[in-house]
Amino acid sequence: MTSRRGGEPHSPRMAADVEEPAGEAVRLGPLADYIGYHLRLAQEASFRAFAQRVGDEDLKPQRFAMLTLIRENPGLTQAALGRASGRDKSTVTPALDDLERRGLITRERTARDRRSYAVRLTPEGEAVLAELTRHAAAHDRALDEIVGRENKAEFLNLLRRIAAALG
Amino acid sequence: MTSRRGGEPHSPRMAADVEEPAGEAVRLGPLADYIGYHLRLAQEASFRAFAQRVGDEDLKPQRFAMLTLIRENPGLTQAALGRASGRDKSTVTPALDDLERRGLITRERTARDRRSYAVRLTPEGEAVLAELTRHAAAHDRALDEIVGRENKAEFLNLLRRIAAALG
DNA sequence: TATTGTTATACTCTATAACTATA
DNA sequence: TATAGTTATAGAGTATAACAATA
Repeated sequence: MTSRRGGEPHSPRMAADVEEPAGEAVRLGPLADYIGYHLRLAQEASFRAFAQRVGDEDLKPQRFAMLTLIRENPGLTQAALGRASGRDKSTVTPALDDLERRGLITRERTARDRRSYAVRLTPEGEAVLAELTRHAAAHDRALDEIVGRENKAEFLNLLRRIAAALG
Repeated sequence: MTSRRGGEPHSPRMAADVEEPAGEAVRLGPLADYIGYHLRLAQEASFRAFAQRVGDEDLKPQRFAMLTLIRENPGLTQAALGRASGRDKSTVTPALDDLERRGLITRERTARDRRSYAVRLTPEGEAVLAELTRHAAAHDRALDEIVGRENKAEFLNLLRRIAAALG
């Protein structure tokens, strides 16, 4: 047990209720000006909004990205997919297992390197991705609205620069 | 079993090696212009760089943010901390268990609402957070460099707008 | 020797639901 | 009835290491 509580608190001392912070106004301190912190908040908000729009049922942004990478690069290997999405091959395997089980992708042995598989979308995968892409496009139009058309290009560039410089 | 592979592939067909995508140049398709996609890539890159800088040992960005919120709002309750960091109370509990086990925070019953705890940093918590803040500041200076001083204010504002509009 | 993919395993983060105790 | 906090539990996502097949 690392912490025991529930019946009796670990510390019997009572706090004076003097320094209780006001209602919901929480101070952020240095966090308020950190790019990294706001990057996380924005990403989380975007993630949740995407999930909500798609219906939350199944396909998360990462799966959507994988499907898109497969459609755009038909026949790519799992290793290449892992590198492109920044995931280890052992992470790619169960993700593709899931997509294959749903009938959205196929894996075929390649003739020229028999260690690897060529990954492709099935017709159903194409259809599901097309529908998903409509949701994603709507989601990103909402983001465009928030950011402002005139700011989008530079905003995207800064995000790309961060990923490139720290990746 | 949802997928059986390893010895023999599920499909005996061989792919022609014609459409194999070139080397490492993977096409992104519509992803290339999605704000949501690049938000995720930038956030992941920032996260990894932060972890690397701190030493990867222990404190992740989310823990760092919690410690900072506690320092900036001494005596706040776990529920308030959860709301401020966008996490359920059942997520806050084990996180604070961990921080308490490490001697970085204390939980004291409040006098005016005996259901809740007032959370505060210990002197060691203050010291650890101070050190962590140095790393975080260095990390964010690196981000500032990437983004450019002249762009930072607007960049931060756009991130804040996204979090506010979609949160 | 190195790489592709799978498996076993483990760890972290997250939430929902049920519970106790307070309010 | 509602809220603060804990616990049990479950699910998703991730990685490391070891392995078989192939290069």
